[in-house]
Amino acid sequence: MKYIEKLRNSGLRPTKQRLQICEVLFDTQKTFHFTINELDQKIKNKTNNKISLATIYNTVHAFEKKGYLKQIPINSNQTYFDTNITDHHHFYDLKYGKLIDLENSDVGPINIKRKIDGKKIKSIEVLVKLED
Amino acid sequence: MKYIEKLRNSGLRPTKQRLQICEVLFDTQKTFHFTINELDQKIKNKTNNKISLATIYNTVHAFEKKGYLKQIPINSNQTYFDTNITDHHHFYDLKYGKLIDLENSDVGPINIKRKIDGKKIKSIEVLVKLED
DNA sequence: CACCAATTTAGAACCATTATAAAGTAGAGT
DNA sequence: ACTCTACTTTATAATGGTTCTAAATTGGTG
Repeated sequence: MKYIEKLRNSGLRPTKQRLQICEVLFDTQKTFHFTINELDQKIKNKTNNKISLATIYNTVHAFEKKGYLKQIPINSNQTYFDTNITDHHHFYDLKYGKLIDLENSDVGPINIKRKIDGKKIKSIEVLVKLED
Repeated sequence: MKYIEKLRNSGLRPTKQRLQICEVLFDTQKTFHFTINELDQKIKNKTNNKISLATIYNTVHAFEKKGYLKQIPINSNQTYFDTNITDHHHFYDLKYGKLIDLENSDVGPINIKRKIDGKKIKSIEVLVKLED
C-alpha cells in the first residue's frame, strides 16, 4: 500500500482507519474541499465502513499538522479543508457556500511590503467573495 | 447623539442598547478587532450595564449587514469582527492568535484574472499568516 | 395617549468540535 | 510468535459559540 510509507515517514502508525481516510482523500485525480461531515459521508459511501467521528477529527488534524491537508480560512460554522496543498487561493460563492480554486496565476504575484520584526510569512491566502 | 441619525438612516431604531454598542465600537480614534465576547466585556466595562448576549449578536449582525462592521475570514472557534471597514487586509500572528491590519498599500493591487459567469466580486481579502 | 411593529431578553436549543476513559492495536524487543 | 507498552480508536459526554423562541418591553406613528 502506497500510504503506509507516507504515514510511517510522518511518525503516524498506518492504521486501517488512517489508510482508508488516505484513500478517500488522496486517491483522486482532482483535489477537493471538504468539511468533516462531508468526509464522513464520503468514507461511508466509499468503504461501507463507518469510522468514528472522533477518529476522523483526529486524523484530519494530524494530516493537517503534517502538511497533507490545508485549512481554508473562511467564516463558516464548519471548518473547510483542502486536499490541494499547493500555493493557491479561493473564490467563495456566498449564495451557495461553495469554494472554487483560484490558481496562483489567476491572482498574480502578491508582494507584502510591510514587515513585522521577528516574524516571517508562513502563508498568503486570498479569499475572493462572490455575489450574484 | 451622533449615532441616532446613522441608525435611523439605515432603518434601525436607535434603541438604548444600539446606541451604547455604537459608543463602544465607534467612539475611538483607532479601529479594532473583536469577538462577541470581547465586545460583551467592553460594554460591561464602559457602561456598567449588561446588554443581553442575544442583543449583542443581533446588533453586530445588523451592523455588519449595513456595512458598519466587517467579518474577518479566519479559522477560529470564534468569529472576529473589524471596525475598520476600509479596503484592507490582515496579518495573523499564529503564535499569539493576534490580528494586525495591513493597509491596501502594504499589499499592492490585486488583479483577479479569472471570472465566474453570473457572479461578481464582492470583496477580496488577504490573510497573511505569520510564524516566528 | 394608544397601538403596532420592532426590539430586547433569558433561557433553551443547536451543533460543530473536543475531551474522556475504556477497549483495541501496532510494532519493538525478547 | 509472544509480550509489553505506547499509540489509536471508539462511543459518549462535555464544551462553548451561536441561534432560536416566546414573552415582555419599547419606539414612533397616528
